[in-house]
Amino acid sequence: MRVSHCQEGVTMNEVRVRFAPSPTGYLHIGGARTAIYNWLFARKHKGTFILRIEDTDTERSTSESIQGILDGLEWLGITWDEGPYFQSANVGNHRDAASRLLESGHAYRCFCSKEELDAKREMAVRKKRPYKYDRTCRRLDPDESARLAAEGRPHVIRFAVPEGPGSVRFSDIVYGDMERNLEDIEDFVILRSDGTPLYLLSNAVDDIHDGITHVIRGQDGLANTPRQILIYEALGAPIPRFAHMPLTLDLKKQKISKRTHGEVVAVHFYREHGFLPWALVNYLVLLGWHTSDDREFFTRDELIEAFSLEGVSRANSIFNYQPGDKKFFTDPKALSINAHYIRTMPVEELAAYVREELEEAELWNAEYETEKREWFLHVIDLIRARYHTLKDFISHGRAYFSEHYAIEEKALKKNLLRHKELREILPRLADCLDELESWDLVGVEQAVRDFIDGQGLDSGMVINGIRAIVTGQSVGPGLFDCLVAIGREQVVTRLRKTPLIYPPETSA
RNA sequence: GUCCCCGUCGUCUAGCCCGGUCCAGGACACCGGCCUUUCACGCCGACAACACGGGUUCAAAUCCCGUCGGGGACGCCA
Repeated sequence: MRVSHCQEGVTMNEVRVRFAPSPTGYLHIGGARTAIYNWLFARKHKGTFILRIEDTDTERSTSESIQGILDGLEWLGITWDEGPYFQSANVGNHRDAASRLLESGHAYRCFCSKEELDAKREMAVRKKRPYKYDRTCRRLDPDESARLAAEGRPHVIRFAVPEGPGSVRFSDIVYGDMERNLEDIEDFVILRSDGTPLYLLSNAVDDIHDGITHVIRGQDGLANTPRQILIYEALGAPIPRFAHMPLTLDLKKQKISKRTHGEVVAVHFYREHGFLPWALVNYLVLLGWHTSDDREFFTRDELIEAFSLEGVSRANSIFNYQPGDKKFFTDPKALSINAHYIRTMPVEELAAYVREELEEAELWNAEYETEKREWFLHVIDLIRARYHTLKDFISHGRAYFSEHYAIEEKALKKNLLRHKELREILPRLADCLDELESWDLVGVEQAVRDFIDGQGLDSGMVINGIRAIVTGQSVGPGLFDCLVAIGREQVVTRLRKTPLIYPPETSA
């Protein structure tokens, strides 16, 4: 529950923020949201957004992942001003920092073996006592410590957490005043025995190096913050402001991950399923953040203007995705936002996305950019209202762009097969339309209605039958609009082929 | 287990700091209606929540305490 807000405290001249993913997989929606928040904060305060790849976990980091993250951000339109920097390039800095801490007495060598520590930890767990390193090596005489090191005895470097009472305090922009007792913090390792730095150290050193003023990251970093503040202090560096973002969980309140959720949590999945990048950004930004005026749709500039870290919720939010849902392949809200943009954005803009889909499906016609441009825009505008994703243009909307379209099962059964007489009627209507003087809305509608009335036919049956055979769908825009858009030649041809869809044995 | 965080409709959330205007508002989803010889859009309407228990108060979603529930952090991972 929100009790108090604190000031964002933007007092430094320049805001510098960063998104620092570790490249151990594709960009997922949780990471993307963190990136978006950082990006918005930077843009809002005319600051600098830095991309830093934390690739020091060489076991798991891959170049495919790095590329995937870059592609994902680019697709979303999240542009960075500096980087990508690579943490692995700064290992020297991290070691230097560890040496400085050692020299200044803020850190010490620890010769305890992993086995010894594991045993102590296990013992503590068994006794149900909280485990904390017992500081054995902290009490080692400095000369003795140096001697052992010179001898080549393997050791790690531990940070010497100040002893005695006292606490580390900081004010998180989202979570408010935080305090952690020093006695609850163990002397954590900052450098491995092989001389490589650990995350807590390298992350802080890099942030200092990059001049980060605001650390905006997931809430899982909240518990790390006191230890990192200790590092900043020991290094004599200014402490940045921290803002932790609530996590995104699934319906079972589990943290979302590739392992358990698969592709739906990957940014590229949305790209491949017909999402407009901005719609995804809009959905993601609303997952844990809201304006107080209930606005839900924003242009880029409006979002930047409206965004504030203070509107970020403290409660974890849930990605409302039901595996196996027949109707919604992802969070319904995400789909509705996507549909909203599809039907409301400027047609010219939408056209560029539709073009990509058509190209991919090999349905693109270069004339759609030239002499058929008007027609193309008109068709998109005509059919977009009922579409939820860009893919709908090449599935439900296929008949507008190709002669090779399937007749949807429902349309086939209900609107065609059930009425055998259409087999004879529709080709006759084709002849009638073929002779029409002009091919426009009024003329076509008049011709069809005259045809129906003249033969005393059921208009619903005929109209639905035409729709089914000509568009392959049982639903769609007003029929006459469809016919005019599809064109006389195609309509006539399609109507004449009606008999082909009836099984031969039913022929009279 | 220890430390920390969180808890308003199914979901995202407004309201909470500065108690009354909240028998709790919006959006998505769901259901019904209007529109449409289709479906969608649009419009109208319905359903639906202050985790629980104690206090404080004339009055509590809002303040205090406790309980329960959920999450995170406790590595020579990042």
